[in-house]
Amino acid sequence: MLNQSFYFEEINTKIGNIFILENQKGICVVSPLKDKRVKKIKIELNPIQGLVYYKKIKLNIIRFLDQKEKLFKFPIDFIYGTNFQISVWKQLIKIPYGSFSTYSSIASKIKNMNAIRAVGNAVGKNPVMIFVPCHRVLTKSGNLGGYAWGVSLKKKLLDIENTKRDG
DNA sequence: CACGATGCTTGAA
DNA sequence: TTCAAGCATCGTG
Repeated sequence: MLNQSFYFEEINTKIGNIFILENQKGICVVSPLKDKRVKKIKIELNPIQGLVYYKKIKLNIIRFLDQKEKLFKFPIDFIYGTNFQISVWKQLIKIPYGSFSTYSSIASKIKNMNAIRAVGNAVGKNPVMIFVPCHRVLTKSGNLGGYAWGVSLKKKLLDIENTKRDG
C-alpha cells in the first residue's frame, strides 16, 4: 500500500453540496455531501482540506451544471470496489457525453450477458458521480431506470447534457 | 441466503 | 396491443 495523502473539498452547487476527494493519481470520489459513504471516507482516510492536484474540477462542475462547459476528463482513481464493480465503472467512462447506454449493453461489454441485474447493483455503487457517468445508463426499453441519489437528479443531468431520448 | 438502478415471457383486459 | 406480475440470473454483504 502506498502511503498516499488524500485531499477533499466540499462545494455548493445548484444540485446541493458536493463532496470531492482526490489523491495524486486522480479523482476518487464525487458525491452529494449527504451520502452516507462520505462520513466513512472522512473517518477512514482522514483527508486534508483543500484540493491540490485537480482543483479545476470545482469550476468544471459548476459550469457543467450551468451548461456553460462540457466535462473535462480527469484521471480517476478507484480506491475501493470489487473487480466486478470496477470493470463496470470503467465501461461507464466510455459512454460519450450526450449519449446513453443500457444495463444489458454494459453486461455484454464485460462479457457477462446474464449479469444484467448485478450490473445494475454495481452501477449504483459508483463513487464518482457525473465523471463516471452512471446517469447515462438507461433500461433497454428506454426508461430512466434508477439513480442512487434520486431519479430526478438523473433526469436533470441528462437534461443538462441534452441527451436524446428515443422517440 | 436474500436482496437489487433488469429483462423476458405470459396472460388478462 | 398494453401492462403488470412472475421468474430467470448473478455479484454482494
